[in-house]
Amino acid sequence: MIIWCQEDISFMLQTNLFTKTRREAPKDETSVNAQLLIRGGFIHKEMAGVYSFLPLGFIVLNKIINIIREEINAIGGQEILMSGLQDPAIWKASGRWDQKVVDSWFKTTLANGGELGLSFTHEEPIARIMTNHINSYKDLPKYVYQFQTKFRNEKRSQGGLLRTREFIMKDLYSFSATQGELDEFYEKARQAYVNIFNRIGIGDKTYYTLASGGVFSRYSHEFQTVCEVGEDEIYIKEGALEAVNKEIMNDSGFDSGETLKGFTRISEKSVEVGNIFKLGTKYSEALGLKYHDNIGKEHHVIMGSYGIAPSRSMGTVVELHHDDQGIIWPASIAPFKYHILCDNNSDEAVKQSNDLYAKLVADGSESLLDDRPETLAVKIKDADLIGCPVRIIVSKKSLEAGGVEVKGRKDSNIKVIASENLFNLKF
RNA sequence: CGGGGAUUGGCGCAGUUGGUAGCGCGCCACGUUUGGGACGUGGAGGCCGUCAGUUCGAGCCUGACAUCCCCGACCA
Repeated sequence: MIIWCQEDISFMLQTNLFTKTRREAPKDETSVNAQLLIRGGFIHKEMAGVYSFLPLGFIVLNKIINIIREEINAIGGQEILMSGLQDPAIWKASGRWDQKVVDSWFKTTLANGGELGLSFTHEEPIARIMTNHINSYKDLPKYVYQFQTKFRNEKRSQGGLLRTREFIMKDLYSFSATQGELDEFYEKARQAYVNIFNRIGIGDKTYYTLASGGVFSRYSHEFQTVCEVGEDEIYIKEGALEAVNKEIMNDSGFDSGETLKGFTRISEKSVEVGNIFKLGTKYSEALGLKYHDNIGKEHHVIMGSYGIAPSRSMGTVVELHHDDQGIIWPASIAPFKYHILCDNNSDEAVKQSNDLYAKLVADGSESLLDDRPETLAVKIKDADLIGCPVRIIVSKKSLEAGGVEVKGRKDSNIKVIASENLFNLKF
């Protein structure tokens, strides 16, 4: 199992990058995110609902992961890595091993014939782990999370990275002594999620959404990003990033008259990018996770669970941030900040672009130098497709005009500046 | 899981009434080009998803299976 920590990659020569862009997307991809990510060389499709991450894609994925990591650490999360192979015994204890209860398990067998599960989610494993480490109210609260591959046997995968059979999930679990403690952390987690979605560039379209709690609880909250290709439908509150999921509108116990006050009757398609649950004591009861209070009385630990799929979030970002030329990465998660395009027909441009690249590298500015022996036209097309925030062209023409040509990916205006002034520009 | 569509070089596609496969992109070589995916010439690359039939002969006909896509259902 991979540990999701990548050394920061801050610079690269494009001649060293093994991936190639392509003009046309494979015909079996219809979603914008998969088409652009494959054309740009970010991901490779292995089979339906299964993607590998190539260098550019892995850099972006890790940037998203690192943003999540920072925000979860900031609210007290401790990172761990649980196993991908799972023991059926604990799932039988909670009642979730049965195919009739959870029908999207990938299960396999041991050489001796015993059964195993492939990591589906981790409430049961973490609850069991914590039985060895939580005994007293003094041990609470605790917050534990991981980035891990999840396998789900979806009947139909679709939407590129939006619904896959194998994906990377950040799952956070909280362990509290009291409901009040859980409520307090739930609110902190909510704020952390808001920060995360703001930082990766989808915050303004992401709604805190009341949703079904499934088997966990009556209700939960989802973070739903409004997006055409979304599978969910939500009703939005005017002037606020709050919504109600359509799935609970028909819930017989749902008081639509009261709770829906202020929510529009018009639904929007949306992608679920995060979900937070108050689990209560369901899993601590099943796995025997208990603590003693200050008078020695035994109680079940109160749990919460909080998920974000970085890979799905990456797909959602592309759905929201692209034009007909390619991806427009938010600066926070772009593979590189500067994409320097060198005009190989001019020896002076080659020299100057190498100098500029060296300066940016020394400065710690993330830079990709397109040093391939291609025409500028090709490089410009590829730069638009790959979508780094700032494009810098060093050519005979730009040098004659007094320096290098600078253009923001999402801007239409182009400036020519002396390359030493680049550091003064804000993007 | 129901319904529909598809499967032919790395990618996108064509392939007539059955006669042993072609185009564009990409790739290699040379030359000319050089600011929004250039052009010419010459090359390399394919058991036509799999298996089984029909036939003298199957990319093409028949059957089964697999995979992929879409619509729907489902999505702790």
